[in-house]
Amino acid sequence: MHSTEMNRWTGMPYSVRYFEILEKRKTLPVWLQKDEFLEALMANQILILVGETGSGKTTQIPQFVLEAEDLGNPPAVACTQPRRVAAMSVSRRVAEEMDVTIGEEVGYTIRFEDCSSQKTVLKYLTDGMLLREAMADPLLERYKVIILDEAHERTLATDVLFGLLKEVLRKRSDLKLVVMSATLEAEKFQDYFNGATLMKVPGRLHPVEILYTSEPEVDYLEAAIRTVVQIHMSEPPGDILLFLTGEEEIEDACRKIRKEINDLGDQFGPVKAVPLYSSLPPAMQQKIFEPAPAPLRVGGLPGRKIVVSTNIAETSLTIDGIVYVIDPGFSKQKVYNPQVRVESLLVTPISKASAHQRSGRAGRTRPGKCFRLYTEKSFSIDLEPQTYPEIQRSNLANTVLILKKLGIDDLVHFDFMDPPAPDTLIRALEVLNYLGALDDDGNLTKLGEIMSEFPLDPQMSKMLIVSPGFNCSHEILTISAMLSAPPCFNRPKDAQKAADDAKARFSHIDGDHLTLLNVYHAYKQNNEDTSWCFDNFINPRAMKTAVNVRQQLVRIMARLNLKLCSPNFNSRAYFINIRKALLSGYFMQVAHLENKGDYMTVKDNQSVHLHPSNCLDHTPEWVIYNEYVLTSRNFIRTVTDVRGEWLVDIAPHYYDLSNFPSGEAKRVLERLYAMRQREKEVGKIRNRVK
DNA sequence: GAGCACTGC
Repeated sequence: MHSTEMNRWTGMPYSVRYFEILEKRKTLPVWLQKDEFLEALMANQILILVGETGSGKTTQIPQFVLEAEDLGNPPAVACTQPRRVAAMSVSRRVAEEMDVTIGEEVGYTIRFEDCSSQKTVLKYLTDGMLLREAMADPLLERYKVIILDEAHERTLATDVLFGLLKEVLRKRSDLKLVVMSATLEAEKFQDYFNGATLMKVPGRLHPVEILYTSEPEVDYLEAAIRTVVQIHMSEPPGDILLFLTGEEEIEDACRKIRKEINDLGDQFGPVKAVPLYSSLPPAMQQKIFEPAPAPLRVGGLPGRKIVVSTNIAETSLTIDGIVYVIDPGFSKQKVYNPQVRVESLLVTPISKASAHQRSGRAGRTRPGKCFRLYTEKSFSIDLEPQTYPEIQRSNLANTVLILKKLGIDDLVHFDFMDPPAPDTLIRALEVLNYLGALDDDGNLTKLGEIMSEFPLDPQMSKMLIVSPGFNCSHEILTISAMLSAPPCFNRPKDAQKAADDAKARFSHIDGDHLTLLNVYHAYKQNNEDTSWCFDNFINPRAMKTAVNVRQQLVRIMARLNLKLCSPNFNSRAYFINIRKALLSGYFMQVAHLENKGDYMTVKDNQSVHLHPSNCLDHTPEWVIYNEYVLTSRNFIRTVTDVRGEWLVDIAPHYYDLSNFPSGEAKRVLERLYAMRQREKEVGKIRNRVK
């Protein structure tokens, strides 16, 4: 028996700090419903809990679950988060609240860090990580209660977990599921989970007044800047958050805001316009937390901070002190076109749910205002209620591989909350079949099973797995890591020439993949030195990521007994082997140089251009490409020279001419096949003569 | 001769 003053988890007396935090915890809205929650948890296998920001659900509900008595011993509770930082910071907070050491009773697991142990009874982890765990342990037997938090965000991993857990719950009556979400789709969740019990928790936000424009705006950027200036001139003190769509637009807007407010003269307070987007260096991102500037003179008007941000401020980052939100109603969103197998980013109107989330950012510290730069009518008629879930906007090759590995054979009848387009599923199955991950009946092959172990796209896993056969797994590991990291070349607007010159020093004439290999080697040779990075216009964050990813991939290769090897650097075949290995994974991403001088993607027959960032000094007849980007033109980016003969040698099943659209590429391939045929015949005759 | 919303394994 523990006394009430003893910590149940450590057997130690509680610290003073514990009681201090406890008093604060008790003021959170969710505490009023603690008993109600525990009763509902006892009585149901599935529980939906909806609550707005500030209810305290993410930190408190998992602790309430630990108090439930029928959890078994030791109780094992998992709580998912869509983002790593959230998993980390929330678990740290909860460990403090429970008066235990992080990594012991309370821990977290994210891609590059497992901070948990045998003792861990409550673990926060990313949704993608729980999905990985499910691949090794399909019934998730180590857990008694699983909490899916931020379910309304509908990440790919959360959507897959929905369907998976629904099946697991049928097989495991001892497992419980709590789905936590913002309010808007509560009934939809309830229906999906067979009418599960729904509990609502109030949030704790200050009221936000919503203002619409009376007429539609023609130019949202101009309107946004005008609104910033108006707020600054006529509204009481308080910081401004403006949502725009991307880096360039944001930097441009910051310059214009600074200029316009400067032009107003000094009868208004000073402003600090700060950009915010994910590729911004962390030191620059920190600026959003700096206070607004001080008045220009004693007794003068107070200054104002104006944060101009992408959607990152909608979910991932919260900034206190924001009183005014300006929402032009757009964001960049990923869309997938299964016909040409291309994911691209498009500036798209946001959803009502997203508009609601944005306006909420104005009411975190005190009552605020949200200026929507569209009409009220447009809000109610034009905006979709919800953003389409990611599963309906993505290439699903990797997801289908995971589902197959999880033992889900019949994808068409898998219980998706929102099923992906049939075309997308068919495309994914086709790609996996061409790669040899699925047989012709759609069953996972041994190769497919190995591929599923890698946290990579199937094309990349395939090239890694076959790379020992080309004696170059070290090099393919490096290239895979570099392709998985953010772009490594910096090209600041004020130093473009210098940046291009620096990049040219890494160039390999056979292509960008080999250039990436050169950069990585140079980075290692210079001891991963950050100042070397700056001197060479290399992004040090990208390089650190690449090193991390590479280490993880090396561990997986070793675990799977895949050989780590390098060809002799001085051999003529060194780069040829690497290029052949690349092609073994990416034979579906090849373009052919046409007589007109432009490129045509093989089989899909899309007219494309080499992206100007490429490092080739010639236009090869055949190239493999890593990315297809739709911007001002159709570009293929990160390209490497390959030989036509390799196509027919390495991927004859894909370059099957009986099933090939006619055109220049087909005529060239016909000649290559004929050549190979003649070689075979000559070989036979020689053998006979012998 | 150009531009990368945001995550995640």
